[in-house]
Amino acid sequence: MKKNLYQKKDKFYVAVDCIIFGFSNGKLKLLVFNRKIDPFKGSLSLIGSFVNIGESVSDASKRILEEFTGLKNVYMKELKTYSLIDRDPGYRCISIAQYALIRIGDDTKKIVEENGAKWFDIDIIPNLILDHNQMTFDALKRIEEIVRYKPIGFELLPEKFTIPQLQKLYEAIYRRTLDPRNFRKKILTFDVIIKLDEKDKLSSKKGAYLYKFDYSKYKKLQESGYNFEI
Amino acid sequence: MKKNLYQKKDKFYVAVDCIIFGFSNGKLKLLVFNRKIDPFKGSLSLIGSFVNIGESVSDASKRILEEFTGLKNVYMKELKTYSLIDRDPGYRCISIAQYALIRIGDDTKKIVEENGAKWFDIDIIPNLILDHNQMTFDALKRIEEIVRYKPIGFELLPEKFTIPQLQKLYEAIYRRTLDPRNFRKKILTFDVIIKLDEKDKLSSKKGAYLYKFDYSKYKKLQESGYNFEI
DNA sequence: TATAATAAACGTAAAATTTACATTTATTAT
DNA sequence: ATAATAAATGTAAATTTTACGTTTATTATA
Repeated sequence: MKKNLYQKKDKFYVAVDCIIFGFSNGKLKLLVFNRKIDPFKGSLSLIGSFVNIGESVSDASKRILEEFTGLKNVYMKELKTYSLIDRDPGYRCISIAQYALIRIGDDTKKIVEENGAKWFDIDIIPNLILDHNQMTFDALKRIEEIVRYKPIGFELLPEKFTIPQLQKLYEAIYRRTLDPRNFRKKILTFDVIIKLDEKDKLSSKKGAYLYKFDYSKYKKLQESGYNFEI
Repeated sequence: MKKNLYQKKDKFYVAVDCIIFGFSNGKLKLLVFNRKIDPFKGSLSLIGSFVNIGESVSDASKRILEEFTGLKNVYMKELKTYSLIDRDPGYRCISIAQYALIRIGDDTKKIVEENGAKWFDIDIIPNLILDHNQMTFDALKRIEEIVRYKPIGFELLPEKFTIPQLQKLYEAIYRRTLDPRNFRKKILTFDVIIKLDEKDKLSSKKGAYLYKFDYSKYKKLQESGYNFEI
């Protein structure tokens, strides 16, 4: 009988789970994995791993994010701890959930596919194992909150992006449309994006100017308590 | 030799530490404890405890908060996890820090004293054990952030409070003075405080009207995404 | 009992920001 | 040359924020 194969309830296991968001085709996406190992083999889940006794939680998060996506230096923050005693039927395991924002690009696509992962539109997230749907819900709420006073949206866009692209991202997060004239004005008053001499012509004949994010200016404003609310 | 008395580094211990803030005499205060047991007996620290295998992190937080202050139903939120491998010389212990906002009153004073605790002005926090100073610093930063869009300040005031009192609290958190006329206007536009028919005459001859917080109105606004920024 | 002292309460005009809305522009495809 | 497309720009009205002075209720005192 397999029932008690994973009943390790005598001590704490510490895990991390990563709620990974991306943005493409004007939609906010969640990266979901098809588990290749037991328990829950074949089910859908976030990526996660036990934290090793010799590493910190944030090191563990970085480790597994790189393992599954090949990405380093990703925007990743702690969401919260999930610790209900029966949250995992196999282990007495607390999970410290982390949310990450990544730029979907050609490089990530390959690695993501290799790992049996798939991007899901955040409006149609499938059933995930354990409390992973709850984690996703909480992470989305957190992002909605934070995007109000930090321009984290940039983390989801390619290095070079257009203002209409940025607007679509904000619209996806806020779940409402924004006026393009007012959005442009507001973003430009923040004075943290730099206009480039190139245009992106994928979505219009006229083409839209590309911009890049000015991290140093952003940091200064951030430290002085600037708001960035759209 | 006592050296290895607490060297339990073979498995994870999970702890909670509570960063407890209060407000009195126009100053934001931190509750600091004098440890009565080893390790670190006699040193100053936040209150903390190991999480029992049979309880969740939030249950553990509530348990120790009540143990040390006698208070239930306190505003308490998870701050973040502290998990560096050498953060505690005795155990391989991760701590999930919680910050709490309490109303300093006659009831708390007694219990606080019994437990060898003391309120410290946040500008003159003494050396605490382990990473507790870091936790305090991080908690203060978090509160500064959150108070910008949630009226958590009310959690620190008595049930009945005056507008000038509320203003002093905001001034303590923001670390700057506010215009009393504009502050009053702004707070009243939120429409979440109810004017009572009583006055508080402790700080002026004229006396200031007492108000109470309207939780139900607040909740509704909160859910609709209202901002509450001062 | 009049007066001084004290902090609370109130109002308003100017400045800044936000909102709502329409037209022109650059480019490609026909 | 013309049509089609999305990007880019401007402005006036409404709202919010800011910066200020004066009046009010009460107590202590002269």
